[in-house]
Amino acid sequence: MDLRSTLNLPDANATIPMKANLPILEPSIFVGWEEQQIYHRIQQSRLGAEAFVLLDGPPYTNSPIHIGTALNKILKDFVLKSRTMMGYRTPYVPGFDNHGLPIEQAVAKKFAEKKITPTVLELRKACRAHAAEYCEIQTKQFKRLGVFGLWEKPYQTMDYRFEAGIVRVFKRLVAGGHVYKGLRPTLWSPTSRTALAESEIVYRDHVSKAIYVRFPLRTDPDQLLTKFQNVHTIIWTTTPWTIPANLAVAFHPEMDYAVVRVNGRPGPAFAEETDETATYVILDALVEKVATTLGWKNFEVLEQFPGLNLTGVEFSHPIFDRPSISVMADYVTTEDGTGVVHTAPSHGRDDFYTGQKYGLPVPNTVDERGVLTHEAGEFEGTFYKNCDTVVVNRLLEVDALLSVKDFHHSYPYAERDELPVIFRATEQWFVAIDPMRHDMLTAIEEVNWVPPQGQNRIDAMVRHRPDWCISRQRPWGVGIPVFYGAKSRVPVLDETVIEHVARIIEAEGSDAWFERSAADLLPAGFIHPATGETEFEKETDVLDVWFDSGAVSLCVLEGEVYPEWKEHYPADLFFEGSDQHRGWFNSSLVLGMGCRAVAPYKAVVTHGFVTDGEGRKISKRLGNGVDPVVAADQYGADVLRLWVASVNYENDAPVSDAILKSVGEVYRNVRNTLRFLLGNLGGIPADAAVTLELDHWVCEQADLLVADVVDAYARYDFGAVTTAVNQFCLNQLSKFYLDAIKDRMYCEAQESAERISGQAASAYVLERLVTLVAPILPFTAEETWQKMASEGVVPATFSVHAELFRQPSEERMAEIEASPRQVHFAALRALTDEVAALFEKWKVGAGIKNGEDAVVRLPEVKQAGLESFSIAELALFLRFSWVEIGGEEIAFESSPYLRCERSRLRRPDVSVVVIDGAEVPLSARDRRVIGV
RNA sequence: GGGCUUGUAGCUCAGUUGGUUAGAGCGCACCCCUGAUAAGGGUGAGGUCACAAGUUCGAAUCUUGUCAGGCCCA
Repeated sequence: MDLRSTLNLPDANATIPMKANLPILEPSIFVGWEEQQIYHRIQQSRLGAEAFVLLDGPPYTNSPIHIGTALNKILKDFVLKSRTMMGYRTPYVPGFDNHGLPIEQAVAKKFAEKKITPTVLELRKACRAHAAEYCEIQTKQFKRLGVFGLWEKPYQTMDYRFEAGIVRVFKRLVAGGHVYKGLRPTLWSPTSRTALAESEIVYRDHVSKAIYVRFPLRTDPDQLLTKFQNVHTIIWTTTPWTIPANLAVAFHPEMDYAVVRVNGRPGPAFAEETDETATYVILDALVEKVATTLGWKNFEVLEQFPGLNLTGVEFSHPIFDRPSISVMADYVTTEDGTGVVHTAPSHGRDDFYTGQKYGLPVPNTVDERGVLTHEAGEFEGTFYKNCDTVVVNRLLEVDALLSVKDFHHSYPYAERDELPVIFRATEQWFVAIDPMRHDMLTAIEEVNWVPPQGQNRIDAMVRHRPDWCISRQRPWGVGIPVFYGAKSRVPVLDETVIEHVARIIEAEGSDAWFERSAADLLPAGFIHPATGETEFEKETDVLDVWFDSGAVSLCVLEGEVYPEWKEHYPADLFFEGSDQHRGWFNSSLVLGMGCRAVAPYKAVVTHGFVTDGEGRKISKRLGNGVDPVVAADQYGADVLRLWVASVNYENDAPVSDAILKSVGEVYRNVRNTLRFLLGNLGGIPADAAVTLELDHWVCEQADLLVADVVDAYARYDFGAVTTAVNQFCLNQLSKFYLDAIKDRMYCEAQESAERISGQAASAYVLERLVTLVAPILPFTAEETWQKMASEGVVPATFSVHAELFRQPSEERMAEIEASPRQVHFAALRALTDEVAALFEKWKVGAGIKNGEDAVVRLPEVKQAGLESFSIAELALFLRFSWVEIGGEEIAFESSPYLRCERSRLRRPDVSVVVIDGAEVPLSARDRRVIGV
């Protein structure tokens, strides 16, 4: 007789295959999702439910996605899928950031390769095409990773209506009085007369005139220096042409400065010695060096004090009769010069911000050709480079020049024409931060920052950020909708005018700003409200791309751009990399506060960066990155997602081939557990009920797991989710429960109460497990769910992702809390571990390899708490054929009983029966089941 | 150089307010099973908790410094 055929072995056809073959499986599941418009159906299934709004931070569309983008998107997808299964409606409008320099440069490069010089409009069209191409590619890639969303109507910052939305956000800022025009230094090419971006600059060896210039003391409120004779400070600079723009001298607040008395010095012509006695304030650490450079022979340090003491002191500009105030700056170094830094807010980034801090003006001393203007006084009309002699000679005349030398250093050149550039003050549009700063800081406190350190970070950023310069002198962006009187150059900042422009852009895109004339963009017959002019010119600057993305919360959630995007404002959650404290969190906050006086988010979760297996940053140069789509096609998107779930995203997330391989092992453990559970459910009756203690226990365990895991999802702790699920599959199921029920699942009669109880419990557990893993393993969960449905384990539904987590009620949790099973089985698990370890030692000497060939004897004390289990049950739990109670300690012996041919167990009730003429040892249960 | 941050077994991570012998999964070694089988099970080896000093009866945990990463600035 073929005993094997009388068993109820797992049915490989009734469950998912062991080998997932995810790279093939996932695309086929994806096709099903696409066909039934999964995102929409899920949203429909939650109509009327409370909304959970995650606002997508847009990836930049100049390349395919990289592993960091994938990490971010997958984390967001975990949030959305898990919130859906908690019962929320979870609208998700994915977005793309389209404007900006990197795209422009990529496109410019293509033109350059073809030796074409595009017009602004040609360039813009090419940029748009380039961005569109990568929107499409990235969309495909995100979908491949299993991310659900409104992919057919994402927001794109270059979408005509979105561009109009950006313009309208600008309008609201204007209305609120937040926008002003000011000056700011930019890298400027005098030869091509344009502003340049940092990335258009190369550094070349360059010879400059380095000069030491002294500034006489002017006012000294604390009488710190007045007791000395002929007091000056000395600055060093390599740009003589910026001297006319000098407004301050910077000291380091913490470093020590020396008051040096110098007797005699080389005279103005550096030839003869003079007998002048002068006192100089310079950095203490540089006194020797300066003395050597300036040829001091007789000098003495009289006093030292930290730079901070010089607060409030003013020196005099060496040429003009005006003060050069002392300012404190921490970028002062001990490397070159005197430790006192010449500060011209028009001609350096540091200088500018320091100037802002001290309320200094930004004189426009150099025009677009590089020629000094009337604001440079007597130097008006001088080409900046000629200042090397003109200004230097004048300094000599006024006896302020202490030294002049050629100086070799690296200096910024324009990449385009390989000619030097200068920092020059140019007119720019700004959003004023100061009036909002206090409210922004208050709003930050109201937001839930996860992890909490994020709050420190954004607080510091907002506290110290200067006004936001929103002008960019670039072609690829949304034009700033401002007109100037053609003659007066007085700007028109008018809401009606901006709205008029917005309507045009809505229909024609922001190209219209570049295509149409000013007259064609203004309302008919428009008259300058301030000057009465009727001729106008357009602003040529575009908005900073951070303005585009900062406007996203308003453009998307308010539903003015597309009504189907409308959701409550502020969003419930922003979830981005920690670099966005400076970026998107900041720009969104400014625009949110500026337009609605409210932060655009209730909570902000941040994640770290992806590193390689050694924790090093990923760089193109090292080639240590992992391509997310390649990884998905090799290991499976579910494995990549499981990697995301298993790292602690609050820190940096290491990834490598080896790491993904080990994640693959965890995946297989979960998958096989699902597979085995489902494989045992063949023929499960619709009214299957749990009746046995062990089965009740495992259901309780499953409920505890659900409560735990849902809580972890709610805290965005996906690592805890993964650990809990993995441990449960391994420790509770594979190592114990599934092993313990095998005997009855295989050997009992198909319709026996014991077997059906096991099936009922397995189904209960499976249903919970598959829903819990669905957010992280969407493909595998869907595959399993649909198989469950086709096997009649669950009712057929369109997707597991529309299901709810099977959360236990409070009553159920209380019942489990009080359940004696929890105590009994905890005792049992401790006992199985103890017995297994002892058996391992015993079997070596006994020549027995398998617990099935042995009997274990347990002292009565060891049975404490386990009295409710029969001997046969105990034996199965302990993985032995038989158990005896008695003796002083745990002991083993070779089993004296016959081995049942069917159940493979050696038990006292095994006896030999004759079947078809053959002698077969069978246990009482097995004889009963097969009816012999 | 500054702000924020990280460093616990080969790898990924836990480690509650300082309190027994620092845990888990993966990997590794040995063994079992061959009725979850390109699966499953058992046992075990692996850690000066980056390093150094300090506070404390007691430190992975608190303080300071050093080293090495990461993000953002300069």
